[in-house]
Formats: sequence, C-alpha cells, structure tokens
Amino acid sequence: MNYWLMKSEPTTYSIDDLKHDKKTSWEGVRNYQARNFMRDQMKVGDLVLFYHSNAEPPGVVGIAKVCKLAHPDRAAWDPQSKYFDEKASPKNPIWMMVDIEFVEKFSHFVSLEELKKTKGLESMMVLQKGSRLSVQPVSQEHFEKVTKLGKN
DNA sequence: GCCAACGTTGGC
DNA sequence: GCCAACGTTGGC
Repeated sequence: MNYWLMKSEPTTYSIDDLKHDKKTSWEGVRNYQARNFMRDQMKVGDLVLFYHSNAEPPGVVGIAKVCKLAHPDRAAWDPQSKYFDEKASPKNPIWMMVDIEFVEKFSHFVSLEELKKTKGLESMMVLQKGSRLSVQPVSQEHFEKVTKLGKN
C-alpha cells in the first residue's frame, strides 16, 4: 500500500467539496510526472493526504482514499473544459486520473508552517524548495506523523 | 501582486 | 539536442 499527497486549490475543489460529493475523479492533472504516479503506481486503497494549495494558509486538511485505478481524463478532449488539451483524444487520451473518496477531515488543520516545524518531516517532498508537483508520494512514516498531527 | 522555481515549447 | 522564451505553480 502506498501513500500520497495531492494538492488542490480550495477555491477550485476543497476537502468540503469532497466530503459533500463522497468521491470524485481527480481531473485536470496536466503534468507528466504527476500523471505517471497516478497511472503507474496508485492502487485502490492507497491513502492520500489532501492538501490545500494557494490557500490562506496552505496545509493538509484531511485524508482521502484511492477508489478507482487510473482511467482517461475526458476533460482533456472537451473543448469546453478549462483542462482541454488539443493533443488529447479518446484514441490518445494522454491524461489520466484516479478516483478518490472522502475518508476524513482533520479535527486539527496541519498547516504548511506546522509541517516545516515538525521534526522528522524535513524530507517530505512538499517541503522541498521549488516543489510544485501536485501528486507526490509520501512515506508511511511521514503519512503517520502528519495524520497524528491532524487528529490532535 | 510579486517572483522564484520549474516545466514546456519551438527555433536553430 | 541546446537553450531562450514563455507559461504555470504556489508561497509569501
């Protein structure tokens, strides 16, 4: 079983949206590295730290779970979609997404600042300078540490 | 709103 | 295949 961190801007899609929807397709990833993680490594049951980026303040707000393996992101060939990519088509989807379901919203919001201050999390990818990847792997140890903070 | 860091594009 | 120009991300 693998652990992940996925970023979303709360003005676009927040943990409360996921809680309301119960589950969602993670559409709109347009970065090859992030796509490859979803396509090649995510398994049903993998747990995800749900991260609010471009937020005030940014941080981890809860947990989601992968509930469907990667499948084509149809928004890529929908000209009406803001995620439209003219190179994508049903025959050549290019972009993939997994589905995730709501697990929990933390009782304690774990801000980026708190992550930075917590001993043992220094090597988390999200804390590295210039790290912009919106889908990233997290070690089990880091996942458990962050989850513990969130349940405080 | 600024801007550093990073990814992508396209001319050569 | 290099790399400058451009676009995007995301913290501040």
